[in-house]
Amino acid sequence: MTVITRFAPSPTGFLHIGGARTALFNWLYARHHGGTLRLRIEDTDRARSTEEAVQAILDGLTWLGLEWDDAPVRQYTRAERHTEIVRALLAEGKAYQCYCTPEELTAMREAARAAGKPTRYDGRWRDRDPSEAPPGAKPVIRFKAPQAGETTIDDRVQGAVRTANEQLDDMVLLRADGSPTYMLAVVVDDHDMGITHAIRGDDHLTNAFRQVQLFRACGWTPPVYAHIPLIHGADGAKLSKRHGAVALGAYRAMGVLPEAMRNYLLRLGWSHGDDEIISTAQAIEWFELDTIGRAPARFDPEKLLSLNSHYMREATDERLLEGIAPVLAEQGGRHLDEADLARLGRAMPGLKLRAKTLLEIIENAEFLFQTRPLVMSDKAARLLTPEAHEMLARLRAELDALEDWKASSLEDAIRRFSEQVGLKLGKIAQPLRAALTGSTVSPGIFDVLDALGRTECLARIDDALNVGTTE
RNA sequence: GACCCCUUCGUCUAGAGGUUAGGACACCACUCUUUCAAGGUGGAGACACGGGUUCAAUUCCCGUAGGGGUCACCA
Repeated sequence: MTVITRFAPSPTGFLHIGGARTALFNWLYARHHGGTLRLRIEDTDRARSTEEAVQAILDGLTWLGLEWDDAPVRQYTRAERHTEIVRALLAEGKAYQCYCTPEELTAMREAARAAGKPTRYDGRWRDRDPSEAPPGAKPVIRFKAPQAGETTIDDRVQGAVRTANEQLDDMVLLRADGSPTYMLAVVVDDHDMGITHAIRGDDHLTNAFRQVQLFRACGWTPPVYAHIPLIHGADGAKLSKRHGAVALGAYRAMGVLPEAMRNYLLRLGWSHGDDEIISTAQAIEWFELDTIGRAPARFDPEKLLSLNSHYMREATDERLLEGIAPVLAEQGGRHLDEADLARLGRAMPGLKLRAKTLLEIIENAEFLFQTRPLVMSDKAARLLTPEAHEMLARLRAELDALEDWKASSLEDAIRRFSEQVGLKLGKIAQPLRAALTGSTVSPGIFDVLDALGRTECLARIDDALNVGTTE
C-alpha cells in the first residue's frame, strides 16, 4: 500500500511549533515509506481564515524543508462535493434535519451537565417529520449516529481506544446556511484525497470516533490514525500564545537554523535510543509511528538553542553570512555594507562558536561595525591603566611594522612581544581587546585583529592611547 | 461534570520482570585558556502513591492522586 499522509492546518493564525511538528511527522512518515504528503488548507471557517495565515503556513513549511507533493487543497472550494455527500446521506436516512434553536441547545447542555450526564445533543429531531418544523426556520443537517454499541479506534500511537456510542451525539454536518462543517469536510476530503494515514495532534482523538462513524456510514474505510501527544508549555498546559514565542516564524526571526528546529521537534515525543543529533536523512530512515511516546512533552527553548549552536558550528561561514541578512531585515536593524560583510566574514569562525542564534552573532559582532572612537564599557575602560597605555604604545609600533596582517603572523608577533616585554599574554590581550572592541569579551584577539584589519586596528589603538590625555 | 489520554532526574528521553536505572539540555566543580564561549573530565539529580501478581516489579494488573485533552451551526 502506498502511504499518503496529510498536513491539514486551519489558516487562522501563524504556523506554530505544534503544527510544525505534526507536519514534520507526516512528512517523515511519508518519506520513510516512499509515499506522498498532501497539504490541505482547512478554511471552511470563512470568518477566521486569512490569506496571510495561508502564506505563513506555506512559508513555514518551506523554511523547515518539508516539501509537500501536489497542490494544496483548499477545503472551502470543495463545499459542493461535501454537500453532495450529505444529500446522499439524507436520501439514505443516515442524516436528518434539526430545527433546534441555539437556546434550546444551550439549555440541553446545561441540564445534562447538571444531571452529571455527558453534554450532548439529545437527538430530538432524529425521528421527527420535517413538517413539524417551525415556519421559516432553516435547519442544520445532523448525522444519524449509531446509539448503541461502541466505536473503537486502533490508533498507532494511542493503541486501541474505545468509546460507548451513547457518549457521542449527532454532529452537525451542514450548518443552517448550508455550509459544511469541519467534521464532514475532513472525512470527505481524507477519503477523496486517498489519505492512508492521518497523523495529527491528540486533541483530535475524541473527534476521531465520530469521524470513523461517518466514514462507515458513507461506506468508506477510515485512514490509519496516529494521534500524537500535544506539545505543552513549561507549565504543562497546551502550548499557546501566553507561553511566549510559539510561532515557528519567531524562531526563524531570531536566527534559528531549520535543521536545528527539525532536530528539536523530532526529539519531542520521539526518540531513537540515545541519539540526540539526528540528520534528516537518518530521521527519514529511522522514523516510525510505533516509537512515538504517549505522554505530552514540554517545549524547552534552551534545548532548541543548544541544538542550534551545534548546527551553527557545523554550518559554513558563507551560509551563516547569507542567513544573517534576512534576520537583520526582520529585526529592522542596521544595513551592512560591503566592508562590514567582509569583516563579518573574516570574524565568522570565531563568532559562530560563541552564539546560540544568528541574531546573537550579530550582537556579538557589534564591535566590527562600530564607528570610532569606540564607546568603552566600564570594565574595558578600567583595563586601560597607565601601564597598559605604555604597553599598547610599544605594541602599536610592533604591529605597525608587521608586514603580513593575518591571524597567524599576528599571533607570532604578539607572542614574541609578550616574551620581549616579559608580560603574560593575558596582560597584553585584555587591554588590547578593550582598545579594539570596547569590551572585555570578544572572539580570540588574533581573529579580532585580523577581522578589523590593520588600518582600523591601529586607529582604534591610537584612540585608546589618546583617552585621558589633555588636549 | 461526562468521556478519553498520560505519569522515569528541573526538562526531553532510553531502558529491561533481576541494570551501579543510561544519554541529552540546564546546573555545579575542575581542566584547557588571551576574555567569553566551545572542548575535556567529574558531580548532583528520577522510576507519583497504595495495593496486588511473582522467588523478584520501577517494568504486568487494579486502584488513588496529580496532569492533560475533548465535549460548538471552530477547526
